[in-house]
Amino acid sequence: METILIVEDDKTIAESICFILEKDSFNCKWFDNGKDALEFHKDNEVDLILLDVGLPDMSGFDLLRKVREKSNLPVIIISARDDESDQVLGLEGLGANAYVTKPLSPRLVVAHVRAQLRIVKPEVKSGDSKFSINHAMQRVVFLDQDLTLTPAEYKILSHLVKNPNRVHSREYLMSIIWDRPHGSDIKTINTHIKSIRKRLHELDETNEYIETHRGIGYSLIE
Amino acid sequence: METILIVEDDKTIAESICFILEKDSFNCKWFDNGKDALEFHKDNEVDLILLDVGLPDMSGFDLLRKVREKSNLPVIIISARDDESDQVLGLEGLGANAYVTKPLSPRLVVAHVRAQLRIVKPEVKSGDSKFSINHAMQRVVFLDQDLTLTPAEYKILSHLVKNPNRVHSREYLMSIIWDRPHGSDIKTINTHIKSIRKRLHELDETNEYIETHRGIGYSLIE
DNA sequence: AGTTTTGATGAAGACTTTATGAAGATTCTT
DNA sequence: AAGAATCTTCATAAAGTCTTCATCAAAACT
Repeated sequence: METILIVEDDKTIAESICFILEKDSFNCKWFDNGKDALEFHKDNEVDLILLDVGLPDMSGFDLLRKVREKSNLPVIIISARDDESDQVLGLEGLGANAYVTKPLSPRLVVAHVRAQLRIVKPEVKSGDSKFSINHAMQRVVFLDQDLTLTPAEYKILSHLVKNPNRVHSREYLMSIIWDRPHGSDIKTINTHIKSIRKRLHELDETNEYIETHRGIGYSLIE
Repeated sequence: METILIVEDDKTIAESICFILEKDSFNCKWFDNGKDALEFHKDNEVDLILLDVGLPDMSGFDLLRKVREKSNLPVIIISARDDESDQVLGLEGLGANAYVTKPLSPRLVVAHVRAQLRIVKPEVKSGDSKFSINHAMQRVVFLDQDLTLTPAEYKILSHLVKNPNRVHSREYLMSIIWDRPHGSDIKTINTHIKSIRKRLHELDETNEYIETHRGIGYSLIE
């Protein structure tokens, strides 16, 4: 599931965007200032940022600048003013990918988000993967066999299968397990990975499908 | 030079966009209908399409559909109407990448064009670099092979790859490795460079990619 | 040439992160 | 409420990484 970071000081707007994005099966995270959002972005996997440039303390622009220093993560600007120079500054100077003006149309926002994610993450057709997901049955299929997984294991593994060949931080994998914030030890994920690996090994001893990325997290190799 | 295809029935608008894009050193081609534009697109290399959805014969939508059948060429929609359903249809249904509404601000159009080209053609710098970065896997790719790097090595090398042909001081490279101040010996960096060089040598013995700048630091030669 | 400075190298050990197995806590089921 | 399954924590082992150090080689300076 894609994680969208929303940086918006108006709670009502943020909530309405969250609501519609989550209905569209995106994972949302809301911050009312750039600093906290940046903090979150540093430690978590984020797929797209929706950024209101009209934050009281200008921290939105700082956020965009910082993000652009190391990645080309798609950033959609939310702008209250129709002033052209603002738009051009955001887009051109700082490398935003698109922008929408207030009043926002939720559907249009979702459309923009989809459009951007389609560009950056072109569909990876997993033709020959040894994994597939039986979503209706809440099962992961490995080598044509259903895996017996606990709920947490299913959540983790199905996410890895949906997003293979890419590192997922422990923090992010934790956030997948819980709906709400939960003060658990981050190392819990190690134990879940351990049991997933054990189950995979029962069906295929030869390979190591889940790779450890020291200091970061794990990835599934196709 | 990038070639931009403009599909717009209003000659004045088309010319003003052309004018400003060409001033920005883009190569422009204007057609007043989708059919001719498609014809041109088939036989020529086009980098981006600026498309007015308000063409009299609806051929713009056809064009977008045809283009999307085989490529994810960035397409920016120009829309006269502020009608949301149109926008969403264009963006969502047919996979447009962005859209702008009339009356057009030429500078905004250019900004959008630049933003799109930056996304779809990310850092194809000179195309012949032997290095690239697989950010999703936190890996540096060298000669089409993934390098196995430790966290510190990844941080250093990826930074060098992102900023090649330029000297980086040891102090700076150190600051990249640590989040917090750390009272380590500056010579630690020598050892990290040593192991990076070793890994590069395993794949290519002939060349020296990392150059030492006595008294200062290191640089990566492309 | 000889001296001094700076970098390269290999290896040792300190340190950090992850794996593992088992026990305790929690949740779910019956 | 008891029992089973699951999740989390903990202690320890194992693996991997970073830093330091001693020594050698190269470059710069006198």
